[in-house]
Amino acid sequence: MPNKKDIIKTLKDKGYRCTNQREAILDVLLNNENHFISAEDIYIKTKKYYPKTNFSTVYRNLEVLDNLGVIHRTNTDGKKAMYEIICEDSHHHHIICKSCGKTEIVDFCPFLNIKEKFSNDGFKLTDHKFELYGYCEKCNEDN
Amino acid sequence: MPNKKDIIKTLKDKGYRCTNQREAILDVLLNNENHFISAEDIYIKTKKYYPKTNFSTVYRNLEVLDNLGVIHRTNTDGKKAMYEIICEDSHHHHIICKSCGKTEIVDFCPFLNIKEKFSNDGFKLTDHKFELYGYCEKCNEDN
DNA sequence: ATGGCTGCAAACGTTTTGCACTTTT
DNA sequence: AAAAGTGCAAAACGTTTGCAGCCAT
Repeated sequence: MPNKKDIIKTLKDKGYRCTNQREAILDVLLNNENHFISAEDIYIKTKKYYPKTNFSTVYRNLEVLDNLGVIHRTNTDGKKAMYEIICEDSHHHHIICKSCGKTEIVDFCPFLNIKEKFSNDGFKLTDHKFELYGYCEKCNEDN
Repeated sequence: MPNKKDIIKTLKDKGYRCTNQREAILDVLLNNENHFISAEDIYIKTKKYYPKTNFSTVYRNLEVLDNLGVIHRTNTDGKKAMYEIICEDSHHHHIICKSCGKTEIVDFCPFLNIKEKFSNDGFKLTDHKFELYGYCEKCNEDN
């Protein structure tokens, strides 16, 4: 569980301010821990905390948070990006249902196995993406 | 190396036709084996084989090929999708340079380690994505 | 009071679509 | 001849941007 105060401190240390909109967006992300959420859903939920938040503001803040390493951005389906707050003490991956979009956590991380292997390959590794796709029990039954 | 004739047979078996455009797109993908290529680059290259090919046709065909499991589609950067022809006899993943986009093949596949583990978790696994990101030797030097 | 942040609306790049026509089977 | 596939242009979609005004520091 990432600490909200720590994140806000990180922001301030970097010269960023703590606006109502930014805090609301952060709250949405924190409440959605361990699950991907789209920019649009973040926008909708953020408006419940701070109704006059604008969609552009959401995108601008997601970029800031991504650059600071507070959130993780990915493209699971190829269309819209998905976001998730980063929990240093529980690095994980996802299994995603191709039918309903339901996700579950996968604790296994292949990066640990391969990290050293590539350290001397010219490439300097920084990130990795590991996602499993399939059909969840429910969607599997429906077909 | 996927066999062009086999792919065309698969297409025909499913009721798809073999048009000049479709064959040209397939040729581009086959010539680009083991590398991701964007829809736009496929379009540009396809026009060299069959000049009157339209961009919509490229997209429509990429969707057909993706649905048939002939190609693999991914979003490395979150903007445009990237495509690659699937080689059953050389399944692999990629390491991608975040600066210049250069890619290299990674033989290691984490899916093999995890496959059984999830077969009885309700989820029926079908696909997986494993991508490594970092900076290649050249881009690393430049910074 | 300064500089970061926001709302708005317009623009952007990628991808998809409707429709009339063409091509493969 | 029938059905799939295409070209074209327009629309859709997610996302980004310029700018004037606002707000946290």
